[in-house]
Amino acid sequence: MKEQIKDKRKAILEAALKLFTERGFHGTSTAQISKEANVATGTLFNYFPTKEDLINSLYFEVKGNLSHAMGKDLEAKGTFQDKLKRIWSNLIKWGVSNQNEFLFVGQFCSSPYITKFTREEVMKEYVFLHNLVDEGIKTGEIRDFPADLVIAMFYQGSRTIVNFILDSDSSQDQNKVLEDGFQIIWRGLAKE
Amino acid sequence: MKEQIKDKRKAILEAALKLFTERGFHGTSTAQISKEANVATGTLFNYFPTKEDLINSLYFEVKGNLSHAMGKDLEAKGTFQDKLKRIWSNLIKWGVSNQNEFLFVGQFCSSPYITKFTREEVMKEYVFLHNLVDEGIKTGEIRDFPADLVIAMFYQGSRTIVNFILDSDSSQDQNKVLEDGFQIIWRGLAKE
DNA sequence: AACATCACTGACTAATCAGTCAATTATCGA
DNA sequence: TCGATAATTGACTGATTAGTCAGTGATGTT
Repeated sequence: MKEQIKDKRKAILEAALKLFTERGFHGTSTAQISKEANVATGTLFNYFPTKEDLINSLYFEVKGNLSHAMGKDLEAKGTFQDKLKRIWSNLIKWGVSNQNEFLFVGQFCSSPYITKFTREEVMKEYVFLHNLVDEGIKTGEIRDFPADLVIAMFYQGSRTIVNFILDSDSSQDQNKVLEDGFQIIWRGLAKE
Repeated sequence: MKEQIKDKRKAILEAALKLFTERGFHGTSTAQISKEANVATGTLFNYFPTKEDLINSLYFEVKGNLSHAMGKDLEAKGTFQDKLKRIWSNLIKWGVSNQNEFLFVGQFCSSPYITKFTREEVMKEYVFLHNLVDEGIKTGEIRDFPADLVIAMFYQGSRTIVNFILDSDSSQDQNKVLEDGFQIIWRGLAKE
């Protein structure tokens, strides 16, 4: 028979993602993950020497997806506001259509797993956002706040919008909420 | 000997709060909590029939503290902006000086423990904020956004500021950050 | 002092945990 | 086709888990 590509590792990560968002890190046993992934318990430990290792691997993987999605379609042309809006939109659309990943990041970041160091380290991965904000402050398009503060408000603002959408009845217009949210953040940050 | 007031229940809740923020919910065993509280394991289960019960009790207790702190010094006089600023300031100062409670709420809210229903239920507890925002929208002082969205952005914005302060070197001026944050949110929400 | 009440104790249990490893199976070059 | 290597398996282990319960000791009332 034609073998499906052997990707037990991926299956394990996917199972873990699903169960972690449903039951938390410690609430999910390695046995449950293995079962969900249709894999023996031993196989899990071939790929990830410890459970903690699995959690961290998953986190870095998901963060990679997130920061990749964030920078999509960020061509050079367009006003500063356009570019910021593009990132805003990218973040929110990624969160809405990758619900488990989105929730997992939130869970991980407010859990004791993550140290201040790790959090800062990962923030540095958001190159697009960092560069753009620095530029915006330099050119005076963003008012004179600490860059870190601007980034935090922007990033957490987009998370708030995703959560808002996920909690809403699906009847709500997601695009309207995305726009409203950006209006709030943009007017809050922009000069004028 | 003069007996200290017997308050094993309180001791248990305090121990749980400390350990939960250090090690997470599932990462903390009932045995560890009992030990930290200088209490027998059986005693814990006298007060809280299950571990989950303990977690929920702690959550409601802490939430009570938070919403009480939020409404402090909210006398009738003062402009609309003053009142909103008062709440903003109350939230942030509570978070900064009650770090464990603050982190616990964050952890709980992004954990699978909390259901959408519970989250909405608890949001309704924020009477002050709800009333004020409704009023501000009615009088036109806040632009025409859905009230829930305004509340979410405001509340999460204040959390972002607390996290920012907690992660900063203590050299940073906390009041400056609190002010900057309010500027961002206020300009984002206010008409004109 | 005698009794009743009840918060409290901690040894105990059945279940479950992360992680191991000897045995089995799949893969692939020659 | 054969042998070597690597991937996979699941029964197993010692440690730990949430929760139990028979018993102890402190308290208050008469």
